[in-house]
Amino acid sequence: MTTEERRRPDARPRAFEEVLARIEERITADGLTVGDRLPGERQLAEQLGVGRSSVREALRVLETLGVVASQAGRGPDAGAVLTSRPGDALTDLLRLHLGLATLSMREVIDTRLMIEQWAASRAAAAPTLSASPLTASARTATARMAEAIAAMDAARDPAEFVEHDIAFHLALAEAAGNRLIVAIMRALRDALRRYAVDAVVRLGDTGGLQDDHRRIHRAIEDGDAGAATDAVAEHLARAYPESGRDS
Amino acid sequence: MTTEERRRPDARPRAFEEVLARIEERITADGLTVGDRLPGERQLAEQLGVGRSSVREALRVLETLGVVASQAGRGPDAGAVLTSRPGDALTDLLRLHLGLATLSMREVIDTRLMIEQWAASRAAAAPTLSASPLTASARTATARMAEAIAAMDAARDPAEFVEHDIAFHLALAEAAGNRLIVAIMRALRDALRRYAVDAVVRLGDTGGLQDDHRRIHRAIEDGDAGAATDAVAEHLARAYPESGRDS
DNA sequence: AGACCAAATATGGTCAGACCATACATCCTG
DNA sequence: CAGGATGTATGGTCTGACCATATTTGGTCT
Repeated sequence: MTTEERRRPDARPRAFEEVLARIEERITADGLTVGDRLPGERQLAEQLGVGRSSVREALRVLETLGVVASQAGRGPDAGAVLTSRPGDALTDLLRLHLGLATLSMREVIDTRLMIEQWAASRAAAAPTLSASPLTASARTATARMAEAIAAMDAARDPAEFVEHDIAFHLALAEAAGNRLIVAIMRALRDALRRYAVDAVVRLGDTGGLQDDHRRIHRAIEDGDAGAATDAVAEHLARAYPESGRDS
Repeated sequence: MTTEERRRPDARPRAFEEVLARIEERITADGLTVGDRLPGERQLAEQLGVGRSSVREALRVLETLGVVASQAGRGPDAGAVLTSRPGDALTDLLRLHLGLATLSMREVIDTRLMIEQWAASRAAAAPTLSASPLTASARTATARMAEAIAAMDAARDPAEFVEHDIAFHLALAEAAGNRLIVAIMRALRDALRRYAVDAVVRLGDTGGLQDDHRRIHRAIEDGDAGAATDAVAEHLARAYPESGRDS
């Protein structure tokens, strides 16, 4: 009973929720997309018959979810513009829930292992020459992986190394051609940034990690999904030795 | 250049962002956790030297991220209480970005395939007898899988079948013992609900799906990770034939 | 003493209006 | 025609008021 629903499932919806629903309705109905503008706050308030503060709360929610960005002033770029930043929302989500101890670092790391292996396999298997709309970005993604490896070689301290390491693994996710995975990956790496620096410091030598990175990159360029998966598995076992499949 | 940063990276932070930072600070510093209460809106506004509307916008953000829930009235359960509903936030995130065409159904389905396979393997490999804090819930999770199978047998229409199918696969994710995965899984299935109903209607016969469900359940109870992974792969290939590894 | 009902109160929800900050639009001037 | 001064639309913020809700408090009747 103490773990009862704390929400009001039948309660009258709040004004800002109504606004939210109406805006979402308008997005799908009118086929609005990234770059399109929403009416001004005052205008929306009048149209929907609510106060401006309710409109603002709804817009704040949409901003939190990475769907709109607001800009003051005047002109075509001012006002609430539809955007697409799902990664920012996920990053905030993870950071707050980690702070609340709702999620453990272990769970985040395990999730990263899952995504990373999948992405490597998928990137290797991706048809590099097909007419897929993601092909172009997939090709530059592998190039970015190589650049990140070079930057890691030149890194002078663990923090810098990790920065480029994140870029490498993000490019790997992008190479798999799934934006949802990329967004999740970005959030995970942001949450794990400090943790990763500690891991690099603990390891001391980054040579093994770099060997892994090169193996992963080569396997993907060769289109060898099996080799890519194996390389990633070994890489992550090296970076997070305690987080293996059998605890 | 048109894809320039639309944010103001150096701009003076808005009042509600300051409030957000302070609340987050307090959560981590004071070690607040789920169930603890935040000060009232008026009190917070006075403490932080901002207007109540700014406090409210910050609380709206936290509510969106599934970190607080507000309740009017008086007494111990009133006010802004720390909660943990990361799944709701993810569900909203997916729904809105699917509506914006930022994410495609294909990307969501592929992500589901990844999670499902991982969860099945993990659930089977989970040490059912260890002292892990997740063991208890893992055991009830497999029981809930069996219940969901029975409920699907009794379902009279595709929508009802899918409802219990979602419960089955959610229990599967829970059996893997990772709350982040569960939250993601819940959001994915919510987003795919309509799509899944269509798939069931298209299939006509749910016998094959149920055979798969039983195989998955048995493999997990037997602790056979390989069999669990294979069963899930075949199950998903049956449900989403067009979303295989090689497009 | 107990039960029950009414008033007080604390809390979120909402609105209206005012004012500030920002940044483009417009117009006036040289 | 160039350039600055002014206008204006937009988000950002505060204040104060009032409403809705739910508990707490206290009084009253039995």
